[in-house]
Amino acid sequence: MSNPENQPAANFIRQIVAQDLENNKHNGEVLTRFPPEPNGYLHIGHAKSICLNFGIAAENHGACNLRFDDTNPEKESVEFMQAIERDVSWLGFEWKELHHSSDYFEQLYNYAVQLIKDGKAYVDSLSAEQIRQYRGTLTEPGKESPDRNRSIEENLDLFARMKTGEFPDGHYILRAKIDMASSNINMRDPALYRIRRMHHQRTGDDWCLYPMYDYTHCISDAIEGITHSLCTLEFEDHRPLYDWVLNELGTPHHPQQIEFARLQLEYTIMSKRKLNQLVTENHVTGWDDPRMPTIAGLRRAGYTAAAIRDFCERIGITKKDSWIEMGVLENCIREDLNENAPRAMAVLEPLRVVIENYPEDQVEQLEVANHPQKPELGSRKIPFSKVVLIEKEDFAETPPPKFKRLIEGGEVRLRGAYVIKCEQVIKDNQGQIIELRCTYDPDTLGKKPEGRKVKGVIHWVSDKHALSAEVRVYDRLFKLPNPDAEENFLDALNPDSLQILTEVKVEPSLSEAEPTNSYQFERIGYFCLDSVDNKDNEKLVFNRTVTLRDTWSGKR
RNA sequence: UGGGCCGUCGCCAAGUGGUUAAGGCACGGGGUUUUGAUCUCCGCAUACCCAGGUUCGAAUCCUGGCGGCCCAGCCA
Repeated sequence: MSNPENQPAANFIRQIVAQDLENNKHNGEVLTRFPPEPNGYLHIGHAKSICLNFGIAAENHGACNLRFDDTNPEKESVEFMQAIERDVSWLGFEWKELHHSSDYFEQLYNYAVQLIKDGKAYVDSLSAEQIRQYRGTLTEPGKESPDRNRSIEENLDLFARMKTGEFPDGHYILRAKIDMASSNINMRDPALYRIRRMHHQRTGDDWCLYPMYDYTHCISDAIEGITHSLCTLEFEDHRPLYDWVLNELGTPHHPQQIEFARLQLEYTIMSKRKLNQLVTENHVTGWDDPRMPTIAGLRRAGYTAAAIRDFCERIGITKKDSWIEMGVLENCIREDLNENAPRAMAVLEPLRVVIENYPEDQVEQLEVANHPQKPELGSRKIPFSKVVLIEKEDFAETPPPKFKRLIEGGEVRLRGAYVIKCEQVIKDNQGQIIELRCTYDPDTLGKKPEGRKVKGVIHWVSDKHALSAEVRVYDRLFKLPNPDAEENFLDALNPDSLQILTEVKVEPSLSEAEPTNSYQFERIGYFCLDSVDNKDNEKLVFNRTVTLRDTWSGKR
């Protein structure tokens, strides 16, 4: 996209990696991983992490693994795993190895046994409620559990029986023995294993004992030989625990966890729980609804992988909480599509124009370039005839200042065709404008009119040749920049986030459009043929990806 | 309030003791244009949260404030 020849911008993680490489810290290797929990679809925030992890690896001749962090089967599913693989691939990245935390359940268990033998973990019979009370508060130290000094033999025995399913859910947990007085609450004997009788999408009913994230993640990283474990800021306080587990276990690899700020985008939300709620409560049509900030939603809206990658590069990587304006994302797709999308003409809200001095049955096939700056994209023929359709808003009875479209008695250029003049306005009984009677200047095809200047250029389609289409005009899903700040984020939903236009007429060449193809509808914006609702090819359905930049409407 | 992290233009973001404090987005203005698009040119932080200090020299180092985010799941 922008400045492809430029060096990628410096950021603190690239610097750390470069330094490690210089010091030969991990034998000069870089192995990262992208570790989503398969409990939802990937969103633009994940794209930031994906681009970072795969990008850092690629820049340093390294590799990146995809790992499903599937330690809590309650919210996870195979559908989500498949969607995640599809989205990462679509973004243009190839993982070196595909893993699941669940692949390591056996090893994880054995490591836990080792921890117990070393006197570093114990089986606790305190209830969840009691554990909370014993944990202390932000300002007060916690109390040690009565079970904390259970003998190693007894811990071993109990832990083995936890595994074989001898105890009910929640009866015991395995805890790390660290420091109940630590100022870091994560170090106050954190839970390592809980008993939960849940069917796991991969291991079935093999286990009733599931490891916690903090225990699983560091070991999984170590097993895979990850060099740099990149995660978001909220895990900063977990790093001491990450390091504690690996140090106690003495694993052959000890990855370095580095935290960066997660993406916050205005006018949307990034919480998987809330995104899931939008889907299940039908506020949107699905995870791939074009208004969703998911990769699948953006893709269906017409965003390209290149534009999303460009966005991730532009926003940078820091440890600072920041809010990115929607305009940054929109600008990325505009830049891509301006460069690559062929142009076409579509009239969203048609107004009939009869050209009185044009021969009744004449049809001209006008040659029009597919891209004004790129002749290599070729051209197409557009039929012109006596009755054409223009955009309602391109005619004004009482024009605002600086209006340069069609007015009564005025002239305007029909893009790629002739200059026409409005002679008469026809209205119905209600006073609604239903038709314009115009004349055309036959001497203005491909040349400027003589003796006068015509400033305006408007798009059009030939009435009898045009194809009918449906256009879905999407707007931001939320009307507030930070829906999460609301008591109920649903209150911030934008009631006008989808407008369905059914009277749309498009030029006939669009009959060849394929699902996902993007076009610039001249003077309006970028649109793509919907990938879901065009299966049968019965009706053309276009999604608006983004408008064109518009310096006019802002001044009106 | 304990701990961790963060504070450079409206929004991002480079900068790591000596630079006129990069760049992008946004914004304002000129030019080109058969898209009010694109493209192009110009403008846009004497200033780096504040206050002291160290230094010939500080956004960068020190001290003290102020402001923001995260942590008390048997979620990740």
